[in-house]
Amino acid sequence: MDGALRAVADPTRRAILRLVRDNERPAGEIAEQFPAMTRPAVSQHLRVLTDAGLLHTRRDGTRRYYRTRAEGLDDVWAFLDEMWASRLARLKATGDAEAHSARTVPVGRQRR
Amino acid sequence: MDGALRAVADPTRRAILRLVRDNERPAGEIAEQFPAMTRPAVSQHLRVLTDAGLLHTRRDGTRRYYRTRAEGLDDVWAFLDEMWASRLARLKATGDAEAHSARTVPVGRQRR
DNA sequence: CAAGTATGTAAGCTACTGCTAACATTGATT
DNA sequence: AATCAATGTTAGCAGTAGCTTACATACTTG
Repeated sequence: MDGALRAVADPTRRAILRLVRDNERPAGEIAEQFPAMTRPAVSQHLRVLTDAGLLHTRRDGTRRYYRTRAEGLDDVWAFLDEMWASRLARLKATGDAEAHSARTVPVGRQRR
Repeated sequence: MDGALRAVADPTRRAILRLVRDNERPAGEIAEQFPAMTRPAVSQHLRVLTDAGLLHTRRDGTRRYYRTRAEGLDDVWAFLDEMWASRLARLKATGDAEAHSARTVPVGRQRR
């Protein structure tokens, strides 16, 4: 999970994930979206994201198509759920009906 | 959000969050849980977490009690939701019934 | 008020991260 | 085969993060 969280902590990489979250794109096209930095820089970000399991790659000739791998965020979900669950538990224990911000979500769904 | 994500990207800080997620603890007691590093190091982590809005502090005499502020993770939730929603949309569009890993969660719940 | 206890802060070092510039690789095209 | 096009990789540098040691702050208690 550490890999995924560290990868996602960078704003450029989050932008990349959003960019290819539902449509795959070749590396060059992705790099074009970041005129502020060079292509190799973007390529390195792509590597970090791939290593973290957050990107799927498909090669077609000389092109490399990237697409977001949402399952790569499973551990991050788990961490958040853990935090949230305990908050819920605390609220429940206190009897505090702070329902306006309560997530109406079953706590232990199976993922993975 | 950047602050929260970067804060949470560190394993020590995640451990701290877990440690005080449902019970507040004084700084010293928190530091004791990390024999591998010095007390000031932990104190600095506490500061990062506080600045990111992930910890709540209560002062009582010479003690400083910390407790996790789950709302501080709202932006992280939002980011994950965004990623997940698009994945859901894609699955729906493809008609792919990859239900084993589908989150059975309403997509647009209100938070904040 | 003096001494003690709990904690934060500053300086300085090391290690890592993200960037650029130059080079390497691999597939396509003529 | 030679060249081109798309991409990855390496070396090196500047900036930042996390750690330790030493010091500062602030409340408490004798």
